[in-house]
Amino acid sequence: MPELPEVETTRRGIEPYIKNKHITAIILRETRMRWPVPESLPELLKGQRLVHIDRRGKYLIFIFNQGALILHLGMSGSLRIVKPNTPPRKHDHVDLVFANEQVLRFHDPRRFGSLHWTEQHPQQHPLLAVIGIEPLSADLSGDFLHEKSRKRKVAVKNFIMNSRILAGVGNIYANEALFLARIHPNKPAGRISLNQYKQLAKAIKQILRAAIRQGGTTLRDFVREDGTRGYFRQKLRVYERPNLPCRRCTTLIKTLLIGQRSSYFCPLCQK
DNA sequence: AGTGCGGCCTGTCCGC
DNA sequence: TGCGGACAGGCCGCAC
Repeated sequence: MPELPEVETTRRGIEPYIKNKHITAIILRETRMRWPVPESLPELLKGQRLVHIDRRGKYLIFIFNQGALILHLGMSGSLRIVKPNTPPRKHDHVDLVFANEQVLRFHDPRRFGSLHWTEQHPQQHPLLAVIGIEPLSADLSGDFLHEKSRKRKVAVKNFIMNSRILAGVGNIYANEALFLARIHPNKPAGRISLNQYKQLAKAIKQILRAAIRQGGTTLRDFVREDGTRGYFRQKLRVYERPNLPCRRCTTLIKTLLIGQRSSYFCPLCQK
């Protein structure tokens, strides 16, 4: 579900409540996630202090004084801050209880999310070690995309959604960035010019920053730490707007299945 | 090496 | 009103 802007919104939202606080208890209600949640989590985390929260792509990394908790929200996950004794709802799988009476609650109906504990440097964790560059860092440039895409035949949309190349861009923002850069989503990645990739790199940064400013996009499940929704949905230019007029030229937005994912584009603006 | 697909889950919506 | 099927924001692991 959540892409980089929703994960970053979550990180910013929850951190002030729990930074520098100590864990007093962990409640595991459901450990069957994408990977099993370690049953030893309560013993491992008890008494530890949360130093801060990092993000890498769509992963949140909770840095504790003696290790790190790595969390992925999957397709339908969300994190909220609740008061102790708030009755759990369906699919509230894990609670992290902090000494200041704040509870971080992990909710995930589809259970595609995951929780991992590591005592190594978190970036060495097998799931993090293989992921690509951060889109909002200086690493993302037209030159980078151009170089990495040479001889690649995959659709450019799949290419920018490949988390081993670029971390954090999912279906919504891939569609939106390609619209901004005026590139057809199905165009083979290897046949796009350096100039177009410069536009695309710019568009990706622009769309992600704009979405973060609006608190992310809520389509169905996503909620912020206080249970409110993200407001970027109103700003979407092509995503989930099939047969509606392009905001630039009024041509009707088309859909196409690319790599099993719905894709939306303007057939006139995007070449 | 790059590519394309199956599978993991629940919830919702649509057509019959 | 019920039921089957398609679809949904992700991504690993596998076969080719």
